[in-house]
Amino acid sequence: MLKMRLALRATFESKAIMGKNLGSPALPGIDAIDRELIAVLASDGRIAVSELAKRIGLSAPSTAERMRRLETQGVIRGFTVDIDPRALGYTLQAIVRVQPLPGQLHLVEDAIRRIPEFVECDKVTGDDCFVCRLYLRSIAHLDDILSRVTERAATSTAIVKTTPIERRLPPLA
Amino acid sequence: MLKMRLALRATFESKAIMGKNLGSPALPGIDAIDRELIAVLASDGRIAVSELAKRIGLSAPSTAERMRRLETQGVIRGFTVDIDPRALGYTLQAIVRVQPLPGQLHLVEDAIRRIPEFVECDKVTGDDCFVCRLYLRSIAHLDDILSRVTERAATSTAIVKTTPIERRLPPLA
DNA sequence: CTTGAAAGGGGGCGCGC
DNA sequence: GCGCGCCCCCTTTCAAG
Repeated sequence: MLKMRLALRATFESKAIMGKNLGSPALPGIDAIDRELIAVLASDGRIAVSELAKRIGLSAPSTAERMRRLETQGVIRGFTVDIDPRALGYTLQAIVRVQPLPGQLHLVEDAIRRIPEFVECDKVTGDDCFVCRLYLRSIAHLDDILSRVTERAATSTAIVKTTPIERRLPPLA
Repeated sequence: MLKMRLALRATFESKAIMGKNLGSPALPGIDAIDRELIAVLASDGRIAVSELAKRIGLSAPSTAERMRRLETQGVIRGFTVDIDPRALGYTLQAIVRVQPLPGQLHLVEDAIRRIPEFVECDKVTGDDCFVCRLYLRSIAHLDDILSRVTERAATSTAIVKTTPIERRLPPLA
C-alpha cells in the first residue's frame, strides 16, 4: 500500500512537468493526496473521516490531520450545503451586468451587497464593472430589484435559460 | 420552548404576507424551521446533527428526520467543501461571454463542458448565449483555453478584479 | 506514515407519550 | 412533535513502530 501511494504521487508530479508551462501548478504543501481528499469532499462534504480515509487509502488519524491542516492553511474555506433555489421559491435566475454612473461606483457596490437577491457578484475589468447573479421569484421581482440600482447604474440583464455547468472544481492536477 | 417555536414561525409567515406580491414565496412543505436549518447548514455543512438540533431548537431525532426529508425532496442537493482556488494554483478568474457562430451552438456547448477550467456556465437569453466563469493559472493559460473555442464562437472576456459577493444564499423568508 | 487501544461523543433505531 | 434507552460506529488521543 505504501508503494502504491508513492507510485501515484510520482505520476501526479510528473504530469505537472509535461505540457506547456502556463503558470504555477499549485501551492507548495498541497500534494496529490490532498487533491484526492479535496475531490472526495467536494462530492460529499459530510462524508465521515473514516470513510474518507478508505477512499484515499490513508488511516483515519492521518486523514483527519490533513483535513485540519488544509483548514488552518485556508485551502479549505469551509463546508456548505447545496440548495435547489427553486425549493425556496426562486424560479428565476438572471445574470446582470452593472455599469455604475460616474462617481457612483462605491454607492452601487454597497447597494448590491445589501440586496440579498444578489447571490454572486464579481468586480471585473472592462465597461461592465460588476457581473452579478440574482435569484428571483418572478419577472416582477426582477423589475423590483433592478429599480433599486438603475438610479445609479446602467444594467444589462440576461435571463438564465439552463445551466450547462453547475459550479464545479477545476482540474486538481 | 414549544411556544417560542410557534411564535417564531408566526413571525416568518406574516413577513411573507407583507410587501408586494412578487411570486410564489416558497415551495409548500418548506417551513420556517426548515429555512433555519438550511441557513445553519449553509454556514457549516459538517455540523453534527446534535449541535444543529440545539441551534434550531429541536430534538436531534426530529432534526435528523428533517434533514433526510429535505434531501429526498431534492431541496438539499448535496454537501460540499469550499476551496480557495488560489491554493490550487488558480490565481486568475475570468468571466467570459460566448456567442457561438451560426450552427455551432451545440458543438460550443459540448466543448465548454469538456474543458474543466470552465467551472460555471449558464445559457442565457440575449446575444451572449453563454456566460461562463473560468479558473486560470495565468494570462497565457487564459489565451490557451480561449483558443479552443474561438474557432466556433466569438468571446468577450472580463478579468475578475475582486469578488464583492461570494456565492451566498438568497433570502429564506 | 502506520497499527492498536481506550475514552468520549454522536448517530440511528425503536419505544411510549 | 418529544424524550428515553440501547447499541454501534466514529472521532480523538495516545502509545509504539
